Amino acid sequence: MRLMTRSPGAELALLLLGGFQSMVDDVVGELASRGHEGVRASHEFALRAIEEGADTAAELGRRLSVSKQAAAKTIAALERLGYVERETDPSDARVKRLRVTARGHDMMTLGATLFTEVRDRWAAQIGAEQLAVLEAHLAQLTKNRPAGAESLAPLGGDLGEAS
Amino acid sequence: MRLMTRSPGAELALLLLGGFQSMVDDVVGELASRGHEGVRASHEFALRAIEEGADTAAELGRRLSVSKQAAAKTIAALERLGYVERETDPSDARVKRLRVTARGHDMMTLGATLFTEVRDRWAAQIGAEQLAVLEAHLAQLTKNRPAGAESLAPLGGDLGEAS
DNA sequence: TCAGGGTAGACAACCCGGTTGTCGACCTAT
DNA sequence: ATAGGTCGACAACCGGGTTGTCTACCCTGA
Repeated sequence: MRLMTRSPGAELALLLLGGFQSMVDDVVGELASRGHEGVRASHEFALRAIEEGADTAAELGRRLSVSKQAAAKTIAALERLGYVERETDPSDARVKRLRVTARGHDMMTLGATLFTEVRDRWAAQIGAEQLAVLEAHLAQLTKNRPAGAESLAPLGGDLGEAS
Repeated sequence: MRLMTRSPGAELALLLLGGFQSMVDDVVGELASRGHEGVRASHEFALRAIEEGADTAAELGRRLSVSKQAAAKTIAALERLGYVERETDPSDARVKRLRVTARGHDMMTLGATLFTEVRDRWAAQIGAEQLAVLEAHLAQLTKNRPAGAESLAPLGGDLGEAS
């Protein structure tokens, strides 16, 4: 008679979180073992946002809905890891324009592939249609929430490093 | 033609994270507006673990698979918020036994209710059977992963506070 | 009996990713 | 020319985690 304090709702939340972490841990671990040590899931997403046009710190902050200072820290990390370069804009001396490096593109495409591989494994496990249904439901359930689905992922990271 | 860098796998990860955050933000916000300001999702889960028998810092750390120091910090927060009390064990002077207070029980049951209300809304949205299927699939997809599904949730918190 | 080894908890320093606030530099519009 | 808004840098802080060190305490076995 100890359990059962567990609410089905909390279970569900844990399930969702677990699913996310599972994917991220897998991808980050694989990334690390393929020449991209030190990369976090958030780097993945931030880099993609940059590539898609958020090429200044302030803009990146807006896209990810975090402060520009937070974005600047992320950019510093990306720069340190060699994924982006910064150069001052000739036409506006305030902004430092961001450019994704070749290595950055490598990481992005590899990351995308790895994420999709995990998804494919899941599809194999429960069936492609079932996975599609699951995604559709999730999309429906989260579509009407305040903030965009762009919020960064402050999770995952250290796992999978056990060499 | 700018998108499409987006991999379906990454989309899925974001969907899962979004679902989790959506639930947590909702619950934490509601909790705050009902006399439990300052509580984080992790407090919820930690408190439940304590109630279910993890009544010392070290044990709580083990249950949540974090260091005992991390557990001690969480406990300090719970104590400050009035959700647990600590007293030295009469039969073992090393341990500080944890006890969930009345207010703690309040918060736990309210939290469980709120989580389940969110889940009920979801059930209403996509159908109870569909939700059950979704949960079953998620459980299946995450069941064979290394660490237990007990890892704390370092997320959510500040939302819903806009008064 | 008492010496070791293991465990509980306290404390400190640190990391990481976020926050707010301040600042100087820079554009731009009036 | 100046006022207001934006950009990026810097500093301080917070929350939640880490490692490492330390003392107090229990327990067991020689």
